[in-house]
Amino acid sequence: MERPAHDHLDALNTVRSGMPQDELLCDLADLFKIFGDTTRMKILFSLFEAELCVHEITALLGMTQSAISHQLKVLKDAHLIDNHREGKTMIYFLADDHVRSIIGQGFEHITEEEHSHEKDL
Amino acid sequence: MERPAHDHLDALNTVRSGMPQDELLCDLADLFKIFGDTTRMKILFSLFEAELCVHEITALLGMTQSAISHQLKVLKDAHLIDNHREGKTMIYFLADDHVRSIIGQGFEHITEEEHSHEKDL
DNA sequence: CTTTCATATGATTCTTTATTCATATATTAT
DNA sequence: ATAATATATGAATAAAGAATCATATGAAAG
Repeated sequence: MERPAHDHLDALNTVRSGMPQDELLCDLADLFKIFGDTTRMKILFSLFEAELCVHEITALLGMTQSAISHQLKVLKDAHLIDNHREGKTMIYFLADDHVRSIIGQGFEHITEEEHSHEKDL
Repeated sequence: MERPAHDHLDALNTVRSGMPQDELLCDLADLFKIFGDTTRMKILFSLFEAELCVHEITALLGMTQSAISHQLKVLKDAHLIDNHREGKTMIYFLADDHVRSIIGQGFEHITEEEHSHEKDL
C-alpha cells in the first residue's frame, strides 16, 4: 500500500504546531459570538457615531428597553462598550477601537463581493 | 423643562445617517456568527497551516466525522472555505484571506490585554 | 457489481441564547 | 417620604444551533 498523494502525518504535525491553546480558541470564539447577533451589531454601529443612553438606543432599534439592557450587559461584560452615569440616565460608548476594526474586516468581506455569490443560505 | 445635558434628537439623527441597511447588518452578524464557535474556529486555524481532508480534521479535533462534516458545510456555505476532490478524499482549504485578517483582529483584541481583565463571564 | 473507504446528510436530542414579562434598583423632584 | 423617570435584572418562554446516530452517496478496488 503506497503513500497517499496527500501525506497525512506531515500535514497533521504542521497544523498542530500552529494551533493556539484551547482556552484561547474558546475566548476567540466567544468574542466573535458577541458580534454574531443583529441587535448587538446595531447597538455597536449606533455607538460608532455617538454616545447614547439606553432610551435612545431603544428608540433607534425599536425594541423593548429590557431587551436592549440585556444586550448592553452582554457587550459590557465583553468589554466592548462601557458606560457612565449622567443624572438618571446611563450613557454608553465604545470601549475600544478594536471593535471598529473587527467589524470593519467583516464588513469588507461582506461588501467586496469578488465572488458575486448571493448569500445562498 | 430644560434640554437635558445629553441632547437626544441630535444624537439620534447623527446615528441614523451612519447606520447601514438592515440586511447588511444581518449579513454581518451572520458572518461573525460563524466565527463564534470553537469547533469552527479550530477548523479555520487548522486550515491556516495546510489543506486538510475531513479525516485529518476529525483526528486533529478529536471529534466525530459527522460533527466535522456538518461544520465544514457551514463554513463552505459561508464561502470561508472551499474544497476539491482528490480520489475518495475531499480536501478542504481556506477560500479567502479575509478569514485570516478577521480572526487576526479578534486575536489582537483578546491577547493585547491592556485592561488585564480576566474574562469575567 | 459488490465491497470498502471517505464523506455527506436527515432527523432527533440537548444546549445555548434572545426576548418578554414582571419587578427591582437608582436618581431626581415634589 | 412619595412619586416619577431611567435603567437593570431574574425567571420563563421560545427559537436557534451543535453534536449524535443512523443512513445515504460517491469513488475506487477487487
